[in-house]
Amino acid sequence: MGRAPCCDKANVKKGPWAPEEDAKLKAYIETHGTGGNWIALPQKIGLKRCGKSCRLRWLNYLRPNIKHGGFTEEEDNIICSLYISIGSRWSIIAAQLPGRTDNDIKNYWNTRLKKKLLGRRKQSQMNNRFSGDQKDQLANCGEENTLSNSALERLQLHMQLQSLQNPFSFYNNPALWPKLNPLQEKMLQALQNLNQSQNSSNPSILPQVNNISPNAADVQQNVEFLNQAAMSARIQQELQSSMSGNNQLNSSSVEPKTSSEMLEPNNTSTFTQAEIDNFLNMNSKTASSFLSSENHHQLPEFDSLKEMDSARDAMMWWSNNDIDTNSASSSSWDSTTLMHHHQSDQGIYQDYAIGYNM
DNA sequence: AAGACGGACAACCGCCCGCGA
DNA sequence: GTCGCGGGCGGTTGTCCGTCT
Repeated sequence: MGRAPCCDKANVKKGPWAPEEDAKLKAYIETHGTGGNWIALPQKIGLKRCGKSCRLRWLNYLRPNIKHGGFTEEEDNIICSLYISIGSRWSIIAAQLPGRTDNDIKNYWNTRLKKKLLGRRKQSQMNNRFSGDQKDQLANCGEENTLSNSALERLQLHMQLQSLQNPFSFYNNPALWPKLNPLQEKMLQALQNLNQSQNSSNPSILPQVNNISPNAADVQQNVEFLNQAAMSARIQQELQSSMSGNNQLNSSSVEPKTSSEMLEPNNTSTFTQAEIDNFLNMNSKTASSFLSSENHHQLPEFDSLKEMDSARDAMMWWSNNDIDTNSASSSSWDSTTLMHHHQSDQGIYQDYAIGYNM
């Protein structure tokens, strides 16, 4: 059974909005508001438009204080950083850029920013890796490389950007921070302490956690959330270690059993696929649980924590597109596979580091 | 000069989710 | 518990316009 359409498709106008339509919509919303019902709105004001179309027009174009075009370098960097962290969550990214709409940012990313990054990488790659003859040969490679190059390009972009900033880089870069209230500051502090504790001999995170919320029920929730954040960081660390080629990780799978084991710096274990799946599933639940908890109304600008979801997307993409099918039969998702891939592509990643300074 | 092409942006589509009946 | 509805979102398509051949 298909879903009923939101409006009578035959009787609604589509395509570009006329100035009169804009004027009608704007005038009505400015005086009456949306009335909480976009679907009914066009009938009220005599517009032959779908309610959703009206909503989009208002949000993306007519709303006051909307900026179009003219993205600054700072905005570019914020978009890139957030894209790294949370992927294509355009509405969340837009929330960090006052006056920008998700649609605008999405278009800007797809048409310019992405090309800007990839273009620089390609240029740099060509200059650094190949002689003139080799360049000619590459240029003549033609169609058969198109698909793999496209997939590789996505991987390169994703991994290079991730290698520049770990999942918590947003919190480590004050220039990118939204204004925070005291509770949010505490949360950030806890996350930073958490990262530090990974690299020190003291794995305990409870004192910081207790600072976050005095509520006992919330503490437990915070502990779970932060432990998962810690594991996220460790996974990231392993990815980065393997990218750097300096990792000493062994390929045997030693599962961290407790939060403190997960945080133990000497634990050089790798993660099984099942473990990662489980972790990523937990992330979604715990992050959203955390965000929907009592804390959430106090953390209106902390939506970026939903980014924990993106780790799953990234992993799914990895497992689907990058980890080759030869290793797919293995239940162990160890870093030696990554090592193999990254060693062969390391030059490309270095190129990215050069090209990313925007 | 005119058609082809590509980039930029606006708008649409369809899915998902939350909420209320 | 389920169903239907509206809102929100991300991906895709359509349209316009400038540039190239």
